[in-house]
Amino acid sequence: MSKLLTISQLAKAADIPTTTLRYYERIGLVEPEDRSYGNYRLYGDQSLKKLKFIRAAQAIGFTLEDVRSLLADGHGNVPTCGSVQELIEARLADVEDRLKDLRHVRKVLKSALDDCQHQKRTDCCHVVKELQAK
Amino acid sequence: MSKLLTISQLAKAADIPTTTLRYYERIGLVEPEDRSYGNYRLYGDQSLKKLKFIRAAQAIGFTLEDVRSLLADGHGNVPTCGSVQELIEARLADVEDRLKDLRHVRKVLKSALDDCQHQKRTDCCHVVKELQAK
DNA sequence: ATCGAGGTTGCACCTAGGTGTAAGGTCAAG
DNA sequence: CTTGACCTTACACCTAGGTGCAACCTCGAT
Repeated sequence: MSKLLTISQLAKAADIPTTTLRYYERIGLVEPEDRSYGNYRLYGDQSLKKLKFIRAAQAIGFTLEDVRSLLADGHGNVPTCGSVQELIEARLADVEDRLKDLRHVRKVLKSALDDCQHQKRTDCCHVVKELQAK
Repeated sequence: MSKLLTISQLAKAADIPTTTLRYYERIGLVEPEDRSYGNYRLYGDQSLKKLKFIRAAQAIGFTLEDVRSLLADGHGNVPTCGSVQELIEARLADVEDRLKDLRHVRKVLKSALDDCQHQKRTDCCHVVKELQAK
């Protein structure tokens, strides 16, 4: 059995501010294992794992609400593959949409930049006038 | 000279809620031309153009703050091409970064989905266990 | 004259994911 | 036993781009 961590030890290990850890507790996402006699939060090892999981999931675009669905419910029940699959598919669809939008935006910006580069830097900007004419 | 529009006429023409128009006034982005004797906002034609410009700029990823820089300052001074070019380049760099991130995210999600599809829908999800092990 | 639609103001509230602050309690070292 | 680092709580505040509400005013039609 591994020893329990105080909030700052956990914060350091997970590279997440203590304020954020308290926030995660507030929203019911990561609860301390126990409290010390002085009422300090004491976290177990699985809290660290959970935090790393959270950061990994956030990095690929899941919200904290998604993370909540992805995590075991505290009774050892891990979500089924079916439910997770739906979540992944939804997120993947979001990503595809966003990619499509961004490619369009890139095209528009590039052509605006191209226009812009045919003028003197001190000119009244033609690109702006174009946009305003729409 | 064209006639002035009330807030709801402008809202309808630009397809933007009146509440949003008042918000734009509050942040100093779109001011009414004048007020009626009953203190109603009266907007000119260029307000409509401005709103269309705002929507177009938002659609390609500019913030309202960016829009503020892109708009003439009210004394007829349109920003120079140099300053606009900088803004476009910055936004383009953001877009490229975001595209790179999203392509990575898509890769990770696709491989997770692939893993997931090799399990029964009712299984305890392997993908989640993998993420938790990180 | 009155009615309803639409206008005015100020102020609070919303999401998401936190950050900042004040007032106080705890712990270990010297 | 005091000092200073660390912890506790509750509550307010932040961004960005708005939305909602209450209380009151104005306008045009009947």
